[in-house]
Amino acid sequence: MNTYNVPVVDFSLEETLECGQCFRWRRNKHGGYTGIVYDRRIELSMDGDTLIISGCTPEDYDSWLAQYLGLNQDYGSYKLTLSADETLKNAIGFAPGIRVMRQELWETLCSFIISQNNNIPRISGIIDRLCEGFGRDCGGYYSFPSAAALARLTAEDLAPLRAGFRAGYIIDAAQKVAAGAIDEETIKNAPLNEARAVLMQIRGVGPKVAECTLLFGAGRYDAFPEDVWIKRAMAQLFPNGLPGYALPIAGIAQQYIFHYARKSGAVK
DNA sequence: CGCCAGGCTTCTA
DNA sequence: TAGAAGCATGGC
Repeated sequence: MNTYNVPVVDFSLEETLECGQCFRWRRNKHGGYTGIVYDRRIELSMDGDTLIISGCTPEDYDSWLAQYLGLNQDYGSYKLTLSADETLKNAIGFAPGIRVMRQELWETLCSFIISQNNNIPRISGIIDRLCEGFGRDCGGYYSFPSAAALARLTAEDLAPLRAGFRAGYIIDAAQKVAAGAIDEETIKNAPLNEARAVLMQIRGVGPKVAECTLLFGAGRYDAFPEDVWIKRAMAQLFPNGLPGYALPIAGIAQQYIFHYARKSGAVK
């Protein structure tokens, strides 16, 4: 398989792909990662500050993979802004290679519906079974099934996923998305509360799933998912909320805080 | 066995 | 309109 190199900064594969924002990347024995993006199987590894890519062309990197990995964004600038606050600076220093990804909207929505009241290994397992059972065979691996494909099914059809009560939520989401009831333009560009309200028409989508979808699947850096970890971290580290200058990129701050809260031991 | 997991819906007062 | 129970499944 052909590979090519891209110089990168402010980027770590492990910190980006294993910080809970995506569920279809697996570490291989050499420290690289394999994942499915759209209908492609991509392999990534790092050598110093060089990202080594196979599975798509340099043109593909420019047109979609860089955006997918968040590598089209200027994190030097984001970090400089956020580091004006000492606590944020510490959180960034703990995992300076995190980038907020930009995944497909439908996949992100569906994945975070599955994530509710669940743990990451089981979320990944359910998504694997969803893709293998209902996605398109791309030659030994499977794409994420389209909303239209799932909209034709019932919750009982999804029983092999063992997704529990979430199966009905997946079907409701698929039917609404396939019917065009979830307006992408509003999600991407309307004020945050309007964008959130569109997604929350779906059964099983509350504030947390909506914000994750906006942040990881729609490039809405102003979205700020609040799960149990973030609530705990905010109460302890930012009792008065984030500083105002951080709010337009609150979602980026959120990823640093989330990772810091879970992994550093500084947040009880 | 009981508790918990990147919550949400439904029921209750 | 707030607060708690119930929800499927699986790991510990």
